[in-house]
Amino acid sequence: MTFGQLLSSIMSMSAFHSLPLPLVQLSLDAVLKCGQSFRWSIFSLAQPSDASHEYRLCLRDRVVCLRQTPTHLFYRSIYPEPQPSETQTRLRDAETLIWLKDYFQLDIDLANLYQEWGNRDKVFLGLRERFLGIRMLRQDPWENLISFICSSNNNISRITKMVQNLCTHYSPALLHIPDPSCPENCVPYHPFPPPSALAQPEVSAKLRSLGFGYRADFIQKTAQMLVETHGSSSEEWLMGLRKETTEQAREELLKFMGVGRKVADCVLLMSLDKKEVIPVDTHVHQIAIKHYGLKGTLNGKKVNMTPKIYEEVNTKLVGVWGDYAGWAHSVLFTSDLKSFSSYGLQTPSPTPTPSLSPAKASNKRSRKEYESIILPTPPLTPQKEYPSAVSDTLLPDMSEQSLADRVKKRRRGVAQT
DNA sequence: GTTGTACCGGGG
DNA sequence: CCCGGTACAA
Repeated sequence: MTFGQLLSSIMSMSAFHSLPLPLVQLSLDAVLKCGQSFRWSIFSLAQPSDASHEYRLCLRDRVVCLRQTPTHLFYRSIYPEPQPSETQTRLRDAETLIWLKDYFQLDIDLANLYQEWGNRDKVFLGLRERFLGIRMLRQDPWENLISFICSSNNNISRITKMVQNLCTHYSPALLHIPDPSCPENCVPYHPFPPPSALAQPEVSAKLRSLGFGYRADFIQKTAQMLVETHGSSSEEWLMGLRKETTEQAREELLKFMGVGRKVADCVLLMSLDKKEVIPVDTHVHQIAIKHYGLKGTLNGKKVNMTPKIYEEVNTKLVGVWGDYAGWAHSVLFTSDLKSFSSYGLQTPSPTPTPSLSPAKASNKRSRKEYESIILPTPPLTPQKEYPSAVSDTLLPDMSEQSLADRVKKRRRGVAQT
């Protein structure tokens, strides 16, 4: 590369802070693309640097940019005009760090969990070295809820497009930033829209025209329901479900239109701290059948997912993995994704006895995703240490509100007793 | 409480 | 014809 390219590479990295973090603790490439969050944009870095990609997410008042090397996580924030003062910037960068540690739940030692799951489960044991660093994100409940209402009967790539459409059409751009792999064009960054923006009745028709299908009505109705019952503190109210028990929180989520057991469980696991919850979709069901001895057929016919089967799968897998079962499920789920299929959960059933083959066919010389070019002169040497306190709330911090009156909107569960 | 079916749109 | 489901009516 030319000196100019090297220089620009260095300059572009100069705004990054760093955090020591081994890949066994976090793999951005896996975690940000495995269908937990649908809003991170990814850029290939044209200039060779020791990170191959940059990920970006618009978060309220800033855009967070991430890069990763085998030993460090690099992060920086970009703020809209007017640029904050130097001291103000320092303060807000500190907020970003707190957010990062919260979002990636870095106080949880993933290596420990992998060890535990490997001890409990031979299937996991054969998989873990090829799928390092897959952890549960701690997402915003509102965004998570709407994203997973979109997920019904759907695939990751379309869900991603739909979520992006929600942002571009219902939330003004916070700022524009050049594409790192093509600095000529600027990319707009939109925060996720608030409930009030999606609650208007006309939203549903527009979403239909944007290709949301029947999910258009679910989204508008859910937003409306939320705003009608909790007004401007809707997001805080959802956040408050973190303090409820799994059963209480699930009961609340199931009231929303378009939210069934599976979607509710996704939200419980991914944004409401219910680490033991396993959302059972058809994928997970198949995994349970292939690898954990659940019955896949009845009288020669494929069994359909019913509440009963759902519970069976759930009970079985929680029994196998323990109290972080939801986290473990995410590793298995990711390994089974088509996009990771070249080295994922094989189904080599030629196993004589199910569940008794000590992962041996797993030497498929897996090329690492995060395999990267090593730059002769590292653009940036990891710097200073960082504060260790991890806040349990998000950026501007949302105060807890009680709101004893839970207006029972009624729906499921009304007709009986 | 269970079971069956329509549903919007994209992809194989 | 399949799909990372849910609402609604038997």
